[in-house]
Amino acid sequence: MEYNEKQIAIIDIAEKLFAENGYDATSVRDIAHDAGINVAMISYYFGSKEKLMEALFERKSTNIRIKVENLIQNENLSPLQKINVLIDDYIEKFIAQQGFHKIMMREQIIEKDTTVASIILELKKRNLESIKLLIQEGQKSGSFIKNIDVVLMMTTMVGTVSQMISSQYFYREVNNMQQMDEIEFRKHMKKKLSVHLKKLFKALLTYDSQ
Amino acid sequence: MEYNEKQIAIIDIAEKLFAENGYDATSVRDIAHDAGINVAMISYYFGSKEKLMEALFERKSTNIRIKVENLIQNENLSPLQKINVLIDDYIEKFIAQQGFHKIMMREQIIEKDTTVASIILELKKRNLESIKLLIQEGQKSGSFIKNIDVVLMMTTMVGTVSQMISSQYFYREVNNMQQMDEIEFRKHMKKKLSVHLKKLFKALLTYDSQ
DNA sequence: TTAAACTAAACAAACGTTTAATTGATTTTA
DNA sequence: TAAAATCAATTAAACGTTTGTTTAGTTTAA
Repeated sequence: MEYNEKQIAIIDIAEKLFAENGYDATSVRDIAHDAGINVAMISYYFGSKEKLMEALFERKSTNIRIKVENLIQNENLSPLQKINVLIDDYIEKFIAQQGFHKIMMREQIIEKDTTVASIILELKKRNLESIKLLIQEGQKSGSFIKNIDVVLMMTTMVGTVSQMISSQYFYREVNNMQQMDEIEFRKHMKKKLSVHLKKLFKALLTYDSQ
Repeated sequence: MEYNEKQIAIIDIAEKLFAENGYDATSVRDIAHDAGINVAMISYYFGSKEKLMEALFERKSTNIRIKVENLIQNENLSPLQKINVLIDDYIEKFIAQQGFHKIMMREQIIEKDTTVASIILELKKRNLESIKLLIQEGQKSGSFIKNIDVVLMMTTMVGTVSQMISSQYFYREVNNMQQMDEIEFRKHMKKKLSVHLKKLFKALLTYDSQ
């Protein structure tokens, strides 16, 4: 589906409000007000509030796909180095698009068979397959151990970053970082998560640690 | 606050519905219907929907506190063994009370200063302090390395288990476990998470892995 | 002139909450 | 001991808002 500038603006406002307050706690009037348009325009452009949500997912979910095609072809990096690039790529995308990820986190918890739920499921399957390719490559070359639960490994990566984002305030407080500006704090989080996850993944993938 | 049987029944029904559909998507009429009572009884007993939520948190949040007092005194276990007991204890509590944890996960994402938010914050601080005690003990005895980011370690534990719970359906599907009954599946998750997290924590805490 | 963009207003339904009346059991009074 | 009083528990109905959506009309630009 193609959207014009006005529609994209509405989607972006909706993303912001859904992320902050949740889908159900955000009214179409809230969205219309913040977008500076008439309430009727949302039905006019998208059909319904739910279809606006679906449009939001159609548009934004492609931005957060993990891409490994270039990585696999790259012959200058070791398997572990490739995994490390993937980790950084994932952290970068998650933090840059935390709003959309917050919406996704909430939708994941609900057990309903919605269009949005199936989009999330497809995204997860796709990401899993991408990572499996990298892992298998490392296993063939003998760099990685044979017994790797990729799903569980993904769960830790996604879970750790998700949890870090949704408990940012707590993290700032216990580390006395309340005054730090947003940009610097994001840098800090990225670095911390990067080192942390790389250490964990190395323990899960390689022979080095027993 | 003390609650009678009827009130407890209402809280339990509310917990179930909030977990399944979210707070905003659950109406007081839904709760009243499932509890087999009149809508007015919710205002009568709790004052409002929001205060029912607060009552729910007051009652259930104490059940999921991590307790380390007995562990610290125990002289038969090594520091790492104590951490492993703590991991299993956390997994057990999370899976047994997934409904309440789902509600907590959703509330954590919202950035509002509510009563519920402060209860969650207190719970996290308390759990963090408990774990810090165990870690420090291991560091003093020389079993654990000096440089440990306890918050980040907690983030991985909480995040991994949360993510596992909220993507149960996905996990079942990619592992061809759709037919497995709930009890067996929970056992499976517990075991998998237990082995996985213990491996990760060992890598973060001990000298064994480089 | 025509079609898309946009508006104010109205729509019915659902929302959380309150009201006022009724029930049912326990306690007090005669 | 029987009648009266008391009080919490419960109900159906109504309250005023807010909800997502639609309508019917107006503006704008090609």
